[in-house]
Amino acid sequence: MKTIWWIRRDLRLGDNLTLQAASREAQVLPVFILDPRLLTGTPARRQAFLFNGLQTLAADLQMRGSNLVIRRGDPAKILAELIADSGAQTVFAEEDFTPYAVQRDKAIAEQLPLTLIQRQLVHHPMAVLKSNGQPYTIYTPFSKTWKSIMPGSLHPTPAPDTISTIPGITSDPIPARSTEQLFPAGEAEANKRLTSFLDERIYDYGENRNRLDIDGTSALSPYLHFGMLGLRSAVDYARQAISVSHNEESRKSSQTWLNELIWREFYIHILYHFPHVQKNSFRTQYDQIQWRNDPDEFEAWKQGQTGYPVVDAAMRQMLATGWMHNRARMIVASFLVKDLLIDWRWGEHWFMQNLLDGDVAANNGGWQWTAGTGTDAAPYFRIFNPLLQSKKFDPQGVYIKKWVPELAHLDANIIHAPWEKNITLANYPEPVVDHKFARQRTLEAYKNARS
DNA sequence: TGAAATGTTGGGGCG
DNA sequence: ACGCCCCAACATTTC
Repeated sequence: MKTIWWIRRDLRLGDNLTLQAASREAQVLPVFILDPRLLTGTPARRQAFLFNGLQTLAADLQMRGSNLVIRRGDPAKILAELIADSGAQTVFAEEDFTPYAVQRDKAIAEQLPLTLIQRQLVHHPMAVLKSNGQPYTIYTPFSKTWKSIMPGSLHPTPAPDTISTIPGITSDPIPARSTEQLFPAGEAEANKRLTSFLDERIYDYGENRNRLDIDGTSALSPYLHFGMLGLRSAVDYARQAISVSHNEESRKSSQTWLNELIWREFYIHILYHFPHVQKNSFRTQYDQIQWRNDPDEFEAWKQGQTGYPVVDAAMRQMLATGWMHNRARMIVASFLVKDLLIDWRWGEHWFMQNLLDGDVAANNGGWQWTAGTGTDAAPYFRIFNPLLQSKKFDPQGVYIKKWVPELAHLDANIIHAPWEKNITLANYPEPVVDHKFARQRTLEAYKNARS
């Protein structure tokens, strides 16, 4: 018996039922296909993270007597070739739920013996439905049902000791790319970070996760996106943390982290059930908003030159590291959409071009949430005040000073809004817009769209 | 997982 | 002692 393990977004050996299924009583050929249709939309930085992840996966496989085969091209064509060359009878793959993946796999399954295994999520999108058979569109009832049907244990399995491989299949080289300083790729690194987070920080997550000046989040998103860490493992550990918590606060913190993982799954389900959100507002009336879309203001936002210190700090953090704190994502997204009145899709695209974790579902869900165009109760009038957010979540200006060095010499009572104290700086811009004015303008634009 | 506008209450300064 | 004003603190409504 010979099988192919088609790796897509499960770059790991542990907690991998697809690999287990493929290698059960079989010689298995691990394959990753560089699909030009996906790669052209993937910026160099995220490609590098992926390639480095493939490099470590190849090494992990080699240690177990196996080897990774890389091929570039159309998946259907390459799989057909590999089946012919190797004599494999079946292709196993972890099911993926983006519109592109669903369509691709459906077409391939019509021609080739493809078996999809649902282990990316805790629940398949078709398994969490309302009593009328329709998908949930509001997070809280979704999460209630999601939790109530969660199995007692998710049984994450360790990586197999050995993997028997089909010999003699040639591989393209893995494209070499420089390594991210702050986010080294790979399963071992992901597990190391998870362990460190579970050791202590998870128990203060509820309070610290919103703080821009504290490493309170897990920062696991790039690893979760590529499956270097399985979401199911993360959920299982979250549940363990909840059960071993000794006080109410640490229990609530662990639950909050679990809820964040459920948000991730929620948005994957939403995109699966409502693929139109990829191009349009979930709430169609908001497709009528008259965006200003000023190109100069968009450029200032992208480069972290808006004159709002907390916004600029966040945008520069992303440029410098390929990652942005989640609270900061909400602040800059609100600023782009509600203060500059620029189409949320522009921001969504810039995030996809710059984030290592750039994930169609989570990113789209987050942007539509902020824009108030999305699924959950995110009313159009929920407009962040960047100064209040800044003072609340970075009280001493530590985050600002780190990413906007021009302001590093300013006191905490000045740094959030230097212009209010009539401080002008030679190398830092004046605010691109007045928040109070912009707020009114946006309320008006949204009101017009609804009428 | 919002913030501004508006309303209410109560303490303190002061005539 | 009392009424008036101011305003902070908190609550509610509105966008």
